Amino acid sequence: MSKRKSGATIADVARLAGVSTATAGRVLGDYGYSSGEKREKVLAAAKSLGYRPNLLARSLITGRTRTIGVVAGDIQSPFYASILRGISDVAERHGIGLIITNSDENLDHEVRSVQLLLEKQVDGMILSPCRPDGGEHLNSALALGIPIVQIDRQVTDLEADFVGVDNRAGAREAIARLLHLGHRRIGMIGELEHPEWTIADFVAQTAAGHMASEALFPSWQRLHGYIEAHMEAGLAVDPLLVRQAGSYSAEAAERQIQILLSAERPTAIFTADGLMTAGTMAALGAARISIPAELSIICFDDLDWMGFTQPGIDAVVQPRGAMGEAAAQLLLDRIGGKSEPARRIILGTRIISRGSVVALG
Amino acid sequence: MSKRKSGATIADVARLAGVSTATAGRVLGDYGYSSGEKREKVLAAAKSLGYRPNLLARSLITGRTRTIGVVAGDIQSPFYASILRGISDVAERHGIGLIITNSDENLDHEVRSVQLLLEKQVDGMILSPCRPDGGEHLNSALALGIPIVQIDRQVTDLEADFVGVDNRAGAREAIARLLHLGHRRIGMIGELEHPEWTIADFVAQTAAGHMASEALFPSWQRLHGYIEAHMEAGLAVDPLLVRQAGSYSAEAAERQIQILLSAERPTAIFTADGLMTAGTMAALGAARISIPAELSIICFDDLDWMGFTQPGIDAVVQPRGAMGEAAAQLLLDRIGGKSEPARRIILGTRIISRGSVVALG
DNA sequence: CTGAAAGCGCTTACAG
DNA sequence: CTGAAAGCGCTTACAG
Repeated sequence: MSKRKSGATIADVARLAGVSTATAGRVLGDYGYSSGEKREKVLAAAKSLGYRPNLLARSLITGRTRTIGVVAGDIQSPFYASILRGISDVAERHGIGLIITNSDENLDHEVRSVQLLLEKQVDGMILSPCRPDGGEHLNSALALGIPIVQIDRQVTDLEADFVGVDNRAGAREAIARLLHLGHRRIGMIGELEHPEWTIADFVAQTAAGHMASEALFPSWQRLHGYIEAHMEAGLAVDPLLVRQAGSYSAEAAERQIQILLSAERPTAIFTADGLMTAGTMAALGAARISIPAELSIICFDDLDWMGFTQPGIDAVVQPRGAMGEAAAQLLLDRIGGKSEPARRIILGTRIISRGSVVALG
Repeated sequence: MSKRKSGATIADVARLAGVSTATAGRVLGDYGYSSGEKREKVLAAAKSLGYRPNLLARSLITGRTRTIGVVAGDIQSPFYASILRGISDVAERHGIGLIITNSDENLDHEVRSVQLLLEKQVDGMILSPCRPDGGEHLNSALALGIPIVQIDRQVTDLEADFVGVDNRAGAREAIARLLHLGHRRIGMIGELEHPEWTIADFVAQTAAGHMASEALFPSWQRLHGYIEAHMEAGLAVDPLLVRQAGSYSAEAAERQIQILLSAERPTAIFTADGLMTAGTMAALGAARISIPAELSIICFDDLDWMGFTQPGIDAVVQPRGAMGEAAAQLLLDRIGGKSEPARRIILGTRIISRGSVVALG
């Protein structure tokens, strides 16, 4: 374990410049007063010694690290990668460092990540919580005065800012299009995991007007949009057409789509996120089902390859980069001292048509 | 600027436990000796106060932060996202934090990123240098005792570890396949930017056996493989078939492919990286060129959607996650004190066939 | 095994 | 405007 060669310190610079460490610090740290003369000397000394500040020492005193932490589900997925890029752009612009971790959608991992970020003394955190309940670790971070911004998903009753998209409206619009084109059997595949209810429960309760969807996780809000579109068209929802992958897994989605294709086949499919889309495309390819002749498809979340396939794939576009930027901006505001009540920023979606959806018959 | 509520410190714990801060530190930091009795007391006190160590303070003393920095080209690209995931997995396993920045393939950004990482006192860095020359910032980091591992690309003559893939062999194999199937006009698109030579120069020099490619950037090594395959087949290379995008830009690639298609058309195309592939697919789609009937295609770097398209797209697979893991492991070894000469780890590639390459009719 | 003291590299009141 | 001194929260020799 070779200990690092320590570079020049403020004391070294002060000695060479013939001033006190306080003065050297004021010049180098750009705080407090300093006369032009001493200033020059200090700067020259610093340059000749190749002085580089040790931000750790500064942070220990100021109590702020100018570092924020991010807990993503999986940095490798295009969804989180784009969000991270948005966060990173804002952070970089402000000279803020970024520590990134993955939760892999596992609460234990998430708790450990938050713990690590706290010990590293981040000034704030952005995370996509993996469960709507069990936010004690987040509450205790907030109690410590560390602001949190939630992205895409939110913990029920957590007093923390949130940035997401209008999942319900996006899905409703996508399904309304399909219905308008004559589709009546529209399959849907989503994560759709919940400790308290099944898909059939949810469909029944929603149709009866008993579900409030503001705090639901995205796949449920998208299902809500799916149901709403049917209701607006005066059509009943067949719960068997709505498939639950149970996790963010393309393989699980593929299996569910195979089930969907084996029975009385739908004429269109709506996928609730990128991984569901991947699993669906794999299943359709394997079954040699031709799009859109045999099946129309529209997907939530636009992925780069959707413009390459023949035909292109229709998608509900989420502004992923903007989500990350908004979350970072919200967090910087909090770190800067803003103390208003938790804010919720809901960004809009838009649909892009590329030819994977056609009128029935 | 609300200063964070400071949590319990070692002094608080020591006071409550009725021991010295030294003893409390030894128990909580798990270093030095401590009797069972005091140990219990300290642990109990820490628990009741909700003590969380301040890693900044520890790092200031030990000189190590247990944090590594990464300078990626663009965390949003699947290439870097996968590499980052590999790095992250290893780091997490060792309880090491990860600070991530983007260079956007811009030397100024890269220099600034390295500067930030150094000030944040990372124990080491992994980066994909954006230029083969101009590595002063990297040399000065090394001089400070901060180990660096280069990934995918390397600076000429920098005494730092490197992890990459066998670009030359991968490309040679891909091109050899095409040649074997009767293709004679094989287009290639790559970044292929170099301050000192043009593509025609490179082709001529390489054919004459005058190029050493160990230190070249990937697109040139891939071109080297392209040339080699032709040489092995006793065929001349037409430099006009090799197109230079000039930057990692899908749009630039798209324009070059349009040029390639407008003249005497090649029967196959080899793309040198994911962005080149994206641009190429866009150009082919717009020109309504059917794969593989009118044109065969094989791409360096396997992307998730290549299995979804009809037909699937043949690719040279790089073990991106493994590259990241290897780089992280190399770096951890260096941080742990290994001082042997710089190592070069070159991982193999393999080709996956999906139907986008056919024999020339 | 334990404690008193010094110190990591900075910033921050406080006098002057 | 400048300097001497204290201190951020830890760890590290050094006595005992």
